[in-house]
Amino acid sequence: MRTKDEEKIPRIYHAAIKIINSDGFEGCSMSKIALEANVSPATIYLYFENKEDMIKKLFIHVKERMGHSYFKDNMDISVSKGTFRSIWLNHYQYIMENIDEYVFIENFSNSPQISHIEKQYTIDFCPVSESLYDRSKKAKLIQNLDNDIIYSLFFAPLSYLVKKSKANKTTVSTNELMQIFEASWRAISL
Amino acid sequence: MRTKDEEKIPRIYHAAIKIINSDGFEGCSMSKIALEANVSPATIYLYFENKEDMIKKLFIHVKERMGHSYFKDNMDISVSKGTFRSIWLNHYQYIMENIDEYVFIENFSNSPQISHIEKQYTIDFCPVSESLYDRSKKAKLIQNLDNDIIYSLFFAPLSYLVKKSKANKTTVSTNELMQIFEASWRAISL
Amino acid sequence: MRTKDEEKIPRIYHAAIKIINSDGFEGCSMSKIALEANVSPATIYLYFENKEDMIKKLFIHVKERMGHSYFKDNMDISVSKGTFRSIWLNHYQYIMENIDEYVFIENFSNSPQISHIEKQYTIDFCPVSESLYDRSKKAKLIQNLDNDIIYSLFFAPLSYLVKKSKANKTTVSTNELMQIFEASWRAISL
Amino acid sequence: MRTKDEEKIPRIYHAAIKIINSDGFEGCSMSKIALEANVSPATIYLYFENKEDMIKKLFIHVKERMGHSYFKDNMDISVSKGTFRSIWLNHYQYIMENIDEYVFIENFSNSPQISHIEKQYTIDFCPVSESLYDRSKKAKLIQNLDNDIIYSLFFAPLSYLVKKSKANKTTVSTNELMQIFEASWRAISL
DNA sequence: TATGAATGAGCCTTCATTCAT
DNA sequence: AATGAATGAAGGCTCATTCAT
Repeated sequence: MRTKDEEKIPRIYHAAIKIINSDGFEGCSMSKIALEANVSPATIYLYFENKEDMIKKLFIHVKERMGHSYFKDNMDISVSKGTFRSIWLNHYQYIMENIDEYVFIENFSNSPQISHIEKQYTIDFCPVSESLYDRSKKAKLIQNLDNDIIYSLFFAPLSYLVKKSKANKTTVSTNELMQIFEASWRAISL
Repeated sequence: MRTKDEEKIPRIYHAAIKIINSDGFEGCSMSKIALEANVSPATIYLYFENKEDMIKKLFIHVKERMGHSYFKDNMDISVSKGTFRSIWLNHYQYIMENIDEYVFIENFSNSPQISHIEKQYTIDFCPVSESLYDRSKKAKLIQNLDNDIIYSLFFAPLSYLVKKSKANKTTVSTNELMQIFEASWRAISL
Repeated sequence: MRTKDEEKIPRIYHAAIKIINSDGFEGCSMSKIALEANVSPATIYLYFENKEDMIKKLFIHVKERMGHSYFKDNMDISVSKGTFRSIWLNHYQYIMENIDEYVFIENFSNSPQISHIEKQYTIDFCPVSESLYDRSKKAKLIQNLDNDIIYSLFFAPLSYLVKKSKANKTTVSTNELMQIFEASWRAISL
Repeated sequence: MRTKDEEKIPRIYHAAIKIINSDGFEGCSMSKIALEANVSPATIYLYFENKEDMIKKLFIHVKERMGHSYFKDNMDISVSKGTFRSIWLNHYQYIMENIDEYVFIENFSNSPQISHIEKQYTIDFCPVSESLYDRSKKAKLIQNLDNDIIYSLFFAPLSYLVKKSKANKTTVSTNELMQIFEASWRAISL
């Protein structure tokens, strides 16, 4: 018998994101995805229970990828402004390179369907970050604020600006990027 | 007696928002909207070209409402931290009270359909703010940054946190709110 | 606005029976019915909730027609062999002329889907017959047997033979018909 | 060790009947049958050309089983009322014990797919019966009627009543059973 | 031989939109 | 202007069947 081709799942994921971001969530049909992924519509149902299941798993998958994006292997995560700058820039790079995934996550996070996905998959949760925030607060490097607040102050402006520049097809200069970082850092640092 | 025509458009808008936020964008069909608005599906087509046109006009309509939310009538818009605090809190109040509209706008802003809507309707444009930012920069009250950057640093964290708290059905305490404001202010102030 | 065309329902019923009897229950799809009835598939859903609902209502409709077939208007229903012969021949005529309906009813009656249709619609119930049977038993015209048994002895052979002759494309001669009637009558008469 | 091949066909037949009678003809898919029979869907196609072929062969198979049911080994088939009573009761027993098979046969006999199956497989053909009928007519034990008519008068009421009682989940008492037999016998006897 | 993977065709149903009053 | 009836196209999904091992 034919062996199951697990490589199909990434292909399906990739196709789904591509369709969602070009045609919108509305225009994203199973047949379009199948066509783009070069499989039969029926094949998708070998790997996923139904459309909702597929989207949910795609969401979780992409979420995990994003979670890893803040930190690179062997990265120094000492309690210092430099570390914060690194993760901030890593995140910037991730958004730039994966804007489709990123927009998908953001929109999907706000949709009613997401409500019953487990807590640990909500948009920004990341164990390494959490620990870094906690240690930095203890070391008086950053303000003693709730982690969610820290996260929002530090990353939300960046996220907003990248999306906007992508939408307008403009670019963020290195100079501006550093201005934004410094301002974000001012918001959370002590 | 026939109901007056112009009255129908708000009814349709209101119905659309209601359906979108209860059933999601997916579940929002013209007939559902018609039912909710108490008109015939065919009637909607007297006022709008098609569904896309209707959604687009709804978007613009809601956008304008939001644009006005930053400022209240007869409000003092002197160049001062207090003014910034007021518009920040006004915006907070608007999001809280109109979370459905707000989420609709945010999601829709990232959708491909909206891309060709004119600049003046993008999410954050607001003539009064623009002028306030410019005057504040000149007065050395805030950093000399691009207005978009100012806007993102000042409002994006707030927006993020309110959406998150709504999604998790938690609330933001007054204390936290002031912490967020102070941090956001640190980011942009000189 | 366009007025609802109730004449569409008979057309749909007729088409459904035709398809079922030519292509079998399996081959009976909503689109085929729509095509045959000269309406859009969507139109069927204006008159019926879904396929099951349509089939169920068709069943009940046809059942009622058949129930009326035993008796003709102004028919003499005195307690006599002649009356029994008349209803027996009426039923024969009905089956001959409506073999499709009849086969549909029989097959559907044996299907698991039918189980939850109300008792009064089961295959042979007919108030006029019931009363005739009771009076005839009291008058010692026929055997004192349960009405179901009377019904089966009197009609089941006829039904079987007509179906068989239709299937084999043969015909039942008048002579044979009277033989069958006399034999059926022997079974139930006293 | 591979299971022996011929063993698979009965397993498939058995599974098919089981599925048909629990889920209806509609719900009977090849994969369900395969699952129930503990084989792969593809395996069924080693033994049958396609679904229709399989159903047709199943029909013939079950038909033959039923044909044998009228007579038991070493049974006396003298020309007598007793013999008729025995085969009548054998048939009753068969229907009771194999109601699923029986209903399947009856419904399928009326289906368009079956029409071109050879004469010898139609519902009631049975060489032993045929000869019994012929001899009994010659001996003036029963009426000189066509064998099909004899068959219908003698068995159709029984069949009808058993199916009905099964559908209604009621039972036929021994007393009623004998009443039905006597009446059926009256219909055909001289 | 036997299998699980894979598929295109087709099913039921809904939707945005138009028709006819 | 306003409507409910009507519809073709498309959506999600399943199925009988074939493929490749």
